[in-house]
Formats: sequence, structure tokens, C-alpha cells
Amino acid sequence: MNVRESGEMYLETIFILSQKSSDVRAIDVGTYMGFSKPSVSRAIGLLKKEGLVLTDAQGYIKLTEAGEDRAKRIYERHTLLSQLFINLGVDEETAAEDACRVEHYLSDKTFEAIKKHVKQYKNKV
Amino acid sequence: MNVRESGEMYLETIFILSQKSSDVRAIDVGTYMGFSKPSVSRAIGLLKKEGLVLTDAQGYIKLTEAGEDRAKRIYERHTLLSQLFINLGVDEETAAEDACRVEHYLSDKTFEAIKKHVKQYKNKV
DNA sequence: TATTATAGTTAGCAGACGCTAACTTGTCAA
DNA sequence: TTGACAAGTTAGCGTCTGCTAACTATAATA
Repeated sequence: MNVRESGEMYLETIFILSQKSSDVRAIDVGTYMGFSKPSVSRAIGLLKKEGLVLTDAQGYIKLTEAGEDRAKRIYERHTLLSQLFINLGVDEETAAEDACRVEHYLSDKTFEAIKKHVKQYKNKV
Repeated sequence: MNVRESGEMYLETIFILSQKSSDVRAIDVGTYMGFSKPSVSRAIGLLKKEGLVLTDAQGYIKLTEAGEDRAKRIYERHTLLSQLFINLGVDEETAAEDACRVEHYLSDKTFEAIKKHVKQYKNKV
């Protein structure tokens, strides 16, 4: 699985945009991420090669099952990290920004620990 | 300041090795990080250009004041993050590994929050 | 002294991932 | 039908940062 931070960001974006509308185009991804069309085009091409996305007859971008798994996994991490930072007293915006940068780099073990904390914290407050 | 994750890792390594012995050579840095001599050579060259390290008459690598500030800052982040993860129940080794990857990407705000947490947690336990 | 080992440097490759310029393609309105 | 615009692709550039190969310089040893 040759997908790194960059690829994960694209997957996550496609996932987020798919929640709002099932018709996600490359241009939407680019606009959301602030990247140029060629950058998106290449990235989507690589994700296709990896079997994580595909484009339907109308050219809309869809996550494959593997792609959706991966995207959800990252998105969950994003949410958990944000929540952790917020629990520590960080404002929402900063928490989200930092979560975005960090979400790709933490081990499963640490995420499990964070998940446990976030759940417990919720019950406490 | 054109130093990113890679440069920060080199600075941190030089800092750590300097604690053990003031005679730090490029080869030691490479061995510690698992990188080749040319990689270290170039990296040190760039850090020199940035005024963050210098080499003394014997060829030993020294951090400048700016370099040491930067290195200490990263090292503190590393320590804090490790401690946070450990507090959340992560084993020491995993905590250290994850801290290493993440330490470059968090905002000052979030680090301040983590610092506060780690201090409080210490007092509680 | 001559050889050999170690440290450091230089040259240049590779891959990731951003970009612009310029092309193609498809749709829609005059 | 044609002209224009929007979406997507191709070609190719630039930076970062790892690598190997091969060189230089220095120090130690046979």
C-alpha cells in the first residue's frame, strides 16, 4: 500500500465531499484542498492504481471499499485527535488544523489509547 | 527559516548526541539516524547555511545558539508528546516512536496545552 | 614508507508531490 | 453549427530528501 500523507489527504477529502453529495469531481477535490487540477488528476490516478478510488460512467469519483475503509480510518483519526486537543483546551480551529497534519503519523496503538481517552472524557464531562 | 522535518530531526539528533559527548561527528549522526554519509553531509551543510550548526577545528559538529534553541524546542516537544501518550496508556517505545513522527507538526498552541496537561497529570498521580 | 581503513564530500539518480502551460473534450448558448 | 467555457489530462519543471558510486583526505598499521 503505497499511499502516504498526500494520498490519505485526497482520500479523506473525497470521503468528506461524498458525504455532502455523491457526485464528486476532481475539480471539487482541488477546490477543497486548494490544489491545482493537474495535482488532483495525478493523485486520483495513483489512487486508482492502488485500487482505492474509481470513476464512474459520468466521471464522478467514487471510493472503492478499500478506499472507503482507508478514508474512514483517517477521518476517524482526524476526529479523535481534534477531540483530544479540544479536551486539552485547544480551540476548535487549531485542533482541527493540527489533527489534519498529525493524523497520518500515529500508530494504531496510540490511536486506540486516544479513542479510549476520548470516550472516557465524554462520560466524565 | 527553511528547516523542516528532516532538518529538525538532524538538529535533534545532534542535540541528543551532544549530551552524551561533545565530540559529535557526521558519521555518528548517520549511524544514529540510519542514514548514509552523503545524506548527513548534505543535511549538515544546509544546517550550516541556516546558521544552526558549525564544525569546529577538529571537524566536530556543534550547534549554534540558534541551532540549540531549535533543537531544544523540538526535543521538549518530543518529551512532552511521549509523556502525553504514556499518560494515555501507550507503552514507552511506541510513545517515543510516535512522538518522533509528530513532534514537527503541532502548533505552539497545542503544545502549550499538552505541556499544561503533562504538568497537571504529574501532580495528580 | 606503503597500504589500508575511516570520515567526509561530490556527482548524480529516484520518488513524492506541489506547480504552470497547453492540449483535449464535452456541454451549452447564441 | 459554432464559439466559449469548464473539466480533465499531458508534459515538464522545481524542491525535498533519501540513495549509491566514487573521490579525497587523514590516520593508523604492517
